Amino acid sequence: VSLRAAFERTCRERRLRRTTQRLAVFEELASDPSHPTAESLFDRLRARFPTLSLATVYRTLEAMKREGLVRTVQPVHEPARFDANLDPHQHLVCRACGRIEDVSEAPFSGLRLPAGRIGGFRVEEIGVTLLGRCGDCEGR
Amino acid sequence: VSLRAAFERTCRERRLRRTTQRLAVFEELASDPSHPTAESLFDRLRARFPTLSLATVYRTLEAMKREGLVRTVQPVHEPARFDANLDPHQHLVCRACGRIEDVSEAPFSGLRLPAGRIGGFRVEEIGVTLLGRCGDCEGR
DNA sequence: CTATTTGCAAATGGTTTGCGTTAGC
DNA sequence: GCTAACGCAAACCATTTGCAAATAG
Repeated sequence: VSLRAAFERTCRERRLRRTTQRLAVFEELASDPSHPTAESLFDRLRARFPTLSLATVYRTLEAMKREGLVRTVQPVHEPARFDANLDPHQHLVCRACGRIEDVSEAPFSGLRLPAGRIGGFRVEEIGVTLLGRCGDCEGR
Repeated sequence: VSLRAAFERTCRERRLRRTTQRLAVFEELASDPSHPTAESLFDRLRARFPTLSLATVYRTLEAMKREGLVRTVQPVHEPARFDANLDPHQHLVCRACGRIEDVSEAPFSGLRLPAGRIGGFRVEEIGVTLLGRCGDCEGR
C-alpha cells in the first residue's frame, strides 16, 4: 500500500488540490516514524521550500487528519505529534525525553472494540499509551 | 479513604502550606467527577474567593500532581483535564461534546504493567482512552 | 520572623485566522 | 477564470513566570 498513492487518491476523491506543499508535508511525515511535531516538519521542509509557512503545515496536517490519512498521537504534554501509521498500534512515551515510539504488543494490541456500549458510550477507537522511560533515560 | 485527609497529610509530610486556596481547589476538584479544566474550577471558585487567581489554580493543580494527589487526563484536544480519582481506570471521551467519564471495564481494566521492557521502555503506567460518542451525541 | 504562596500582569508557545495574492484544475 | 490554498502577520488561548505584597507555620 503506497502511502503516496493513498494521498493522491484521497485528494482526487475529496476534491482537495494536490499542491506542492501538501505533498511535501505528507511525504515528510510519512517517511518519519518519530511522530514529529508540525514545527519539526516545518523546519526540515523549509530548506527545500523557503517560502513554506508554518500555517500551511498546520492546515495540511489538519486536512489530512480530517481525511483519515494521518492521526494525532496523544501527547503527554505540549505540542501535538502526528503519525501517518494508521495500523492499530500503541504508543510508548518516555516521560523523561518525550520520545514517542510505536509498539504493537500483546495484550495491548489485542483489545477489540466493544460491540455494544460502555458507560453509555459507543466506542470507536481505543487509544493505549504506555508511559515510562526509554532505555536512554533509564537513570534519570 | 478521605481525600481531604490525604490532602492534609500530604501537605504536612511534604511541607506544603495548607492554604485556603489550595484546599478550595482540591475540594472543588475532588467533588467533581467531570474532569474539569483549571479554568472551570477557577470560574466556580471565584464566586467564593473573589481574589483567587487562575495562576494559583494552575500552581495548585501542578503541585498536587507532583505529590500524586491528582492526575491529568489525556485530552483529545485542548485544555488539560484533571482528575482526583487515583484508582486505576479508563476514560471515555466523547468526540462530539468533549465529555470525559471514568470507566473500569474488562478487558481494559485488566491490563497489568509488563514486568520487563517493551521496545526498550520500562513501562510505569498504562493509559487507556476509549474514544467515541456518548449517548447524548449518538446522532451527531 | 522568614520562607512560601499569592495576585496581578506580562510573557510564552503552540496553534489558528483574516486577508490579499498565487496557483490548481 | 474561478476557487481553493498559500504566505504573512496578527490573533488566540491555555499555561507559565516575574515580582511585590500577603500569610502560614
